Amino acid sequence: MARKQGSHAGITGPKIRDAALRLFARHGYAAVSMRQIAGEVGVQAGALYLYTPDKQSLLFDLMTSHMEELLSAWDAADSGGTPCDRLEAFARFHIRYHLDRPDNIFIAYMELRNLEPENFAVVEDLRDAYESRLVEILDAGRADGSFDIPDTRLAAKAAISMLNGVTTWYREGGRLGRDQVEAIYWDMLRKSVSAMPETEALDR
Amino acid sequence: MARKQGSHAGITGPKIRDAALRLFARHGYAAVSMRQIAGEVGVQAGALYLYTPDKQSLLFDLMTSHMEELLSAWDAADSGGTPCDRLEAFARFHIRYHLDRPDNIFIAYMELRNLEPENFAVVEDLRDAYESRLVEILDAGRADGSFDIPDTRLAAKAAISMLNGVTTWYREGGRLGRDQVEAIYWDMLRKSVSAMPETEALDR
DNA sequence: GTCTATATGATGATAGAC
DNA sequence: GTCTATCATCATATAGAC
Repeated sequence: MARKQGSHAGITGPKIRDAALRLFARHGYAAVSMRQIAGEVGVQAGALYLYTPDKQSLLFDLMTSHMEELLSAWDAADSGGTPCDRLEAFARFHIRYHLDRPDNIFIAYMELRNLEPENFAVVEDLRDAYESRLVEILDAGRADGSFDIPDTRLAAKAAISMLNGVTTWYREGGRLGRDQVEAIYWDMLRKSVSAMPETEALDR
Repeated sequence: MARKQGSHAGITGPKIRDAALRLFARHGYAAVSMRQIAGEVGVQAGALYLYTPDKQSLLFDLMTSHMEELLSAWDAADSGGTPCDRLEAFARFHIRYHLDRPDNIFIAYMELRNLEPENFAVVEDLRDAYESRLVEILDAGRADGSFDIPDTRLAAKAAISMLNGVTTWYREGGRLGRDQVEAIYWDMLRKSVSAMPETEALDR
């Protein structure tokens, strides 16, 4: 019965993470002070150290939990089928997931250099794991002849770069809706890995 | 005859720019101090202010001069021909240019948020101008039927994102050489914008 | 669990000697 | 043209009151 202490017990930690995520994404890790984060949460700077040992751990935790959630979300979303089906699912999943979490991807791709070496290695491994999910799909498609890809590792990097780009310009309520953007990116990706003839006929 | 002063007159300025470029790219604008830049050049921190009014101007100058050089280099490289020829030239130019200047592109794409609003607007315009060069090529190709692109503005963004990605992983002396990388990216880009049939025959 | 107060050092930028 | 010295401010992180 007696719930311990108050209705807001245990929410300061998440609030700190949310504020740090937003501020790091907006201004960059190095440009954000612990005082700013504390100010957003509504506590004093010193109070942050009850929830995180230091600023670096805050960044590291944000990045690893993002990558772990991304990986398990994709593993849950990957429903199998042909390589082409799975590639479509991957592309649409990736775009949707990141458009819903623009701050996360901003940090995950721009704050790598602010991680201390040991932390960087951990995050790098998680990033490789995600990329490998895509490589595996591309390998399967190359094996069964649906894809024509000289180097699946490179193609995976290129595809992820292209899909990530959407978060740098997409704005809710803009010229194109989410579904349209998703469909157009998927169409470009589909064609880019597909077997198709040279376009010599068009070179006048 | 009398050359004014010494053999190193006038080179401190460029040395400061070089050091700032390298350090900003490696650690980020906010994480780099004026003392670090001065240390790299071999002068004291105070001496930097003979060459730049402040740190922000240093970043702004690096970004604008990079974008202006990029634009004029492309305009000189664009030798015309069919839209497909020009797109190939663009892709290969973009990759080569940026692999030669990894620090520049790092700054140009990651330090936008550290620009003050007025400076940001200027750099944004230069970036738009570059993107528009590509849009124009895509429009021409769509008009003559060589490309099948639902939205050329979006396709240009996607293409540039994809091509930019190369700078995040390419290392000299790695598994793939520059020419191979260039060729593979161009092939993916070529296919992604080309008219090609649905791959229904391959599903299942 | 949050506060105030503080230790300790780095920061961007300036002034003035040489 | 570069130096030393300095200003005022900010940083991360800690100690101890309540």
